[in-house]
Amino acid sequence: MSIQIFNTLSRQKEEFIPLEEGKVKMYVCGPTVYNYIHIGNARPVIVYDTVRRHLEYRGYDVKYVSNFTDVDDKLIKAANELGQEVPEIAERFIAAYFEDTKALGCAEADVHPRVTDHMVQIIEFIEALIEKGYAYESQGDVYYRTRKFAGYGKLSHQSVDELKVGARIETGDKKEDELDFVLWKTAKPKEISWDSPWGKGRPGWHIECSVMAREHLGDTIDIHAGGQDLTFPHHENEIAQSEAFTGKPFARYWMHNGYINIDNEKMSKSLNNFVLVNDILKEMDPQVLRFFMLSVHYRHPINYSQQLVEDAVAGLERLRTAYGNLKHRLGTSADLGDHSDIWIHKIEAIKTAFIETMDDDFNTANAISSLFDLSRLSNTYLLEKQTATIVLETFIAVFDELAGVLGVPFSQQEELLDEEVEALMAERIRARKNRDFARADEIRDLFKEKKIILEDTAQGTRWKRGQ
RNA sequence: GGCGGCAUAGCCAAGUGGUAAGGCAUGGGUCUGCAACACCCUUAUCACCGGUUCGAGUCCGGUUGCCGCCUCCA
Repeated sequence: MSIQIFNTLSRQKEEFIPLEEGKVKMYVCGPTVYNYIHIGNARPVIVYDTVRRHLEYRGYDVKYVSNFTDVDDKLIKAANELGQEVPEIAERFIAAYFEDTKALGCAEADVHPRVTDHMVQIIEFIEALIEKGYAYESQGDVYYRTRKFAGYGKLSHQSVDELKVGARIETGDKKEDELDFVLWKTAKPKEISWDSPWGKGRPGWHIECSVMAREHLGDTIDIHAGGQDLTFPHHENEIAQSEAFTGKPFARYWMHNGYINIDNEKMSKSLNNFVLVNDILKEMDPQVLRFFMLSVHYRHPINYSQQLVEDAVAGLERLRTAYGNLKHRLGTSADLGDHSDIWIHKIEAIKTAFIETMDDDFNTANAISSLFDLSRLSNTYLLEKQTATIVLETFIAVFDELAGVLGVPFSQQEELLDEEVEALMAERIRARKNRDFARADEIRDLFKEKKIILEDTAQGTRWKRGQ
């Protein structure tokens, strides 16, 4: 069975066939680095990191590129407000981006291109568009001649004529047509700028992605992804630029993720309800946030609230406990031949279901339920009086494998308790043996204060970190 | 005005023709010295109306409600 991807271009699921067998060229629109990322920014990073993990898990060699917009109006505004230089701010928030996304389990892209490193290519690209008649200079600005590109609107499925009617498009006397969008903006006095054939200025927002995608992945890429709001105009404009330039299809599969709402409202500055990743990670396990995001299909909206996060905590805890209990049992398991095949067969069936649902347009919500199926199965297996090492190891291996695809690993660093705590633990075991339950409970409460949960099982006492 | 999405149990959420996954929460039971973990059981006919079909949450038409894009935006 092949991988299916919902392609915004066709608005349906399509079989994924990469341009080059076994290889995937993937471009994900990255952030404008003028602030810390909020959880809405984090969603695409997590979603497409998971897409990448799954593609790699399925044997593809993925080249993953995600840009930083390190110069634009918002950055200039931020620079003015803070009294700092644009590069200084960009640098700071790029560092913060890496810190936040790493905590969320997102691998770095193979390339993180920055706009300011591609000025030469951007200018060349624009010059070529002018030469081909797709762009024109006007008082230091350069605009794209939108109506000239026949395929305009094919991604967002809008006709240029309809766009013209209701759109709140600024009409400036610099433009030939109100649908035209800017490729190069002339700089205001003292603003950060680069020399160009049209004078000092900086690139428009859309051109950068066309240029950097081509620079690092070639004329045609396999998957281009981003938030739903980028479909129009950003991605539509990228297509217009790139396809006018190369004469080839720009991207074969377009993926767009849904929004995040806060308490059922859109995040917005006016409502002042932005949730910054950097802030919530001070109080929240980053894996919980990732798990929470993946518990909903990527194309659907997610509502974010304290209550829902707490539910996610409970769910993730269930999986972690199952995993931890397997590890604990490993210490007392034996080489039993009996019935092991049956259990292993069941584990494999769950793994297969996981893969199939991920193949089907990256249905992480279903994939997570496979993980719950696996934990129920393992919990049931642990009810056995004697467990086989091979079965436990299979459980653990599959847990690791599947959780790895989702980027929510359960394996913690092997942690040791310090001597004092170990001594108390030993004392409690003796106390229980002597049926001195008062002392045993006292010690258990002591541990609880240290946020260590003790659980007595037929195979001895196990412990885990808890609330 | 144009384009699009959503409406499934108390909450969250899968499910694109064949008698409603999963999680959280609730209640009951088992296990336990007690507890915790866990296990078992328990809770829906899928916004509404009409149609197609042997059969629809799942397709078609309509109604209602909510949301997004068309302007910087993940």
